[in-house]
Amino acid sequence: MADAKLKILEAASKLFFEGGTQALSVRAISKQAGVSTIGIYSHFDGKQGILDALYIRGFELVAEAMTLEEEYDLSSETVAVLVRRYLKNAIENEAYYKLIFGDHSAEYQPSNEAKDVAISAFSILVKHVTKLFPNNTDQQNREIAIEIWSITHGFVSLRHHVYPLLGDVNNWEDKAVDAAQTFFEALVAKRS
Amino acid sequence: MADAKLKILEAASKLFFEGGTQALSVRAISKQAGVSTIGIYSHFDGKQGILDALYIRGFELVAEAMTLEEEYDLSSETVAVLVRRYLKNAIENEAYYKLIFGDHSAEYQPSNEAKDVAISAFSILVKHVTKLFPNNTDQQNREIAIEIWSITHGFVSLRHHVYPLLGDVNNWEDKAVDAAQTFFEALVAKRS
DNA sequence: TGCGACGCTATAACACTGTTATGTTTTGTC
DNA sequence: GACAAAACATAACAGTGTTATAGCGTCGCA
Repeated sequence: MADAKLKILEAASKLFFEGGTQALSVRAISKQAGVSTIGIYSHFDGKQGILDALYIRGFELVAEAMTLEEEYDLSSETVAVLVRRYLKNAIENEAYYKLIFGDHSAEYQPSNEAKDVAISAFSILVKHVTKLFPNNTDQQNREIAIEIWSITHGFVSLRHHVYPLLGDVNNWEDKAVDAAQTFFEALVAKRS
Repeated sequence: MADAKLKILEAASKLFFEGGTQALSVRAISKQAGVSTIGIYSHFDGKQGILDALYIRGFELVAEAMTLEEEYDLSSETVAVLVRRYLKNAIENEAYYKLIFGDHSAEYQPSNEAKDVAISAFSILVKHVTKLFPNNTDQQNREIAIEIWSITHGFVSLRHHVYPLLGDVNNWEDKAVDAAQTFFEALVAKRS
């Protein structure tokens, strides 16, 4: 990678991690990188390209969180592990998470490359579900994966957007894990 | 309400409904309203106030969707009715929904008045749960309400941010309702 | 080796944004 | 009617992402 391109990406990542999208003006990025703004256009297709690189990284982080290295059977306990890792990523990498699930349509649309990375991350989740339901169609297991994702992401999103309004809710992580496990067990029972 | 204030609010609502937050520049609003931009500052505390009024309206719409006029027992069927109404509101009033759950922290923070409206909307949901679990503490029922909200909102949020990446998923509404009912029934069983 | 094309770069300019400043007009109260 | 406050039109400001312009360096080809 060209030196300037790397500098720009590192500068953008640093600013983004610390201050979210609002910290990402092209002037701030170029200043932090020690280059002029034009590099953002020649190397990254403008701010759109910067956001795309970060969006891709956000989904890569999700994929990493969802990847289990050890052999496993999908059980309620495994679901707990996966959900905890998902939640941990969502909190530690909040800016990335908010980029994926925020409303940036005015300034950013994911590229095809970004869409591929998102699909790849999702397929990790589907693979987990398929281990438990090997006789399901791919579509059926995708739907189950979406359901688990929905409840987990719902907890994260409410934490971002609703908890600040309602006041402190204790043991958020344990509650989210418990809810996801309850739901998972109900899904399993329903298909047995 | 002053004539200009009403004109501005109507103009903003129209632009917002049609084009989301990106359609809401102060110049576009004032042009649509037939006044100059200064009215947005004198009547609404700037764009912040416009967004606040719309955010409040967004939660009012949620509250309306969650309000049941008839006497009811909270059952799985009632959950289905509530979830369908929630989903319908989320789709028909997408801009409002995205304002509540989008990442606008750079340009908008909810006022205390807005927070009160949000809390009031949430309490409607808590009241439904309390009908089923009258012996729970308020905190316990709030947590159950959060859980139902999480899975429902999760489906909406994934529809907004993930479905465009994954391709068409059929019968989204029925799947969301089914998932919410499954989860609700599991919650009920767990507390019986 | 020289020339032209290409890519990268610094800088300025552009059109837009929300907000503030300035001066004028309107409204309300005494 | 006088005065103060509020509302208002307009211009200016500081910031945004992007494009335009000019210049430099490198590479490939004749």
